[in-house]
Amino acid sequence: MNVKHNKENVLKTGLDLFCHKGFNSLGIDEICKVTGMTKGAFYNAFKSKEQFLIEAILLYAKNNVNRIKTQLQANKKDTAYNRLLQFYISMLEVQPKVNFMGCFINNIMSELGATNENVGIAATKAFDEFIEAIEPTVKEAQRENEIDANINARQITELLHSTFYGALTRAKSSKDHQQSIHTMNLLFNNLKIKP
Amino acid sequence: MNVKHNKENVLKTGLDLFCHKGFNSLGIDEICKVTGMTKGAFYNAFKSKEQFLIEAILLYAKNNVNRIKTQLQANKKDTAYNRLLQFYISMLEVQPKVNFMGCFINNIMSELGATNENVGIAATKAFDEFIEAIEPTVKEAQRENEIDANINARQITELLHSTFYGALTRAKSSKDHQQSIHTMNLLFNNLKIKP
DNA sequence: TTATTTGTACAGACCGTTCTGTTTGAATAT
DNA sequence: ATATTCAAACAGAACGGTCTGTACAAATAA
Repeated sequence: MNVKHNKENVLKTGLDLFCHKGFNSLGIDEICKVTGMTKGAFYNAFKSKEQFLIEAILLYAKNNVNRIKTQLQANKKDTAYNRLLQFYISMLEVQPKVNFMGCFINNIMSELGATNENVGIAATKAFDEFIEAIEPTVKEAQRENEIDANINARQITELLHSTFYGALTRAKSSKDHQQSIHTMNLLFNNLKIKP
Repeated sequence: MNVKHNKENVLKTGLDLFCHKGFNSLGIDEICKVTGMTKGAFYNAFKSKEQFLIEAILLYAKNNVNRIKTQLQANKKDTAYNRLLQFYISMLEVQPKVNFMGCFINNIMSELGATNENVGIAATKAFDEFIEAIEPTVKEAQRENEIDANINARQITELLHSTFYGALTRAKSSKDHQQSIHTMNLLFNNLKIKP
């Protein structure tokens, strides 16, 4: 009996699997098994495994850009600087609960960024979207005089996010997110204008 | 006809292949082909592909700890701060020439750190050794009053190296090392004590 | 001789993809 | 209203290839 499949739901499930296992360690068979699809259905809906990955990247980017904006706009009673700090710390704090899967974009950049051009482009675009979603709050912190307004906001955001990715990768391997939290705190402390 | 193989040379070649292709994308057949080994010889010398990887990690760690110490001790006429900065910038500048392969330890942490315990431990150990090799020069920069001596030197080193890894991964995917160089420069600038 | 190392064929699991044929439901014709 | 057509979606076996790891005989070393 044929089953009607919701492409977005399938993508969501596949994305979750990719997040935890990476690209090469996840087979189409497993995607099909978990989603309840057959290979016929899978290859009718997606051109290839690579294309499936790219669509998963787009979905991940969209979802997280929204999440980032929402989270950074919440707690408006707090300063922009504190919201930014809390934003990064909370993502590190959740790692033990998600088996240190890290950030999908960082994982994919590392695994395929240099060897697969299409994937590299998609992942870089997602990264840029994150930067653009975070940057306004950095600007806000500059207006609130907690971060030096003489430094380009985008460059500061690049620094924050790159450090976050490096710290994430370190946490992943050492299964220790506390060190990474210290690292992010130290960076934020250093960026803060001393009264 | 049997060929006597030098284990260290084989490891060195395999390490180079791992650096460019990662773990899952590199097969034993290719290692054998490039080194001139046969499978029998390979599995006589190494227990498994995983064990081969771990030995490669140990070799990489050893070689690079030495390289780091040498490089950071060179140009003693320059300040410790400048030597540190130049150390990181030079590793970023070389990326286009090595197909943005990044740092083997960072790559392995990202690909296998969370899912393979033995590999995670080995990679974390290598990371720690790098930190320990760099830290003395950070301390030196503190003594030379270019970096705030009130901050724990090891934590500063963790920050430097995590940011470097994040920036490396970003460069890998975007094939743009200039942005990563800006990021490292910004971090160093921020850590520098203003006169 | 005996122990160790190497070469090669092979096992067997798994990979992404393609194949043929079936089911389905909506559009069209009667 | 009912019958026919048709394209899209699905099922799942099968394909060619790759993977790590093993078996075992031949070659070499002791």
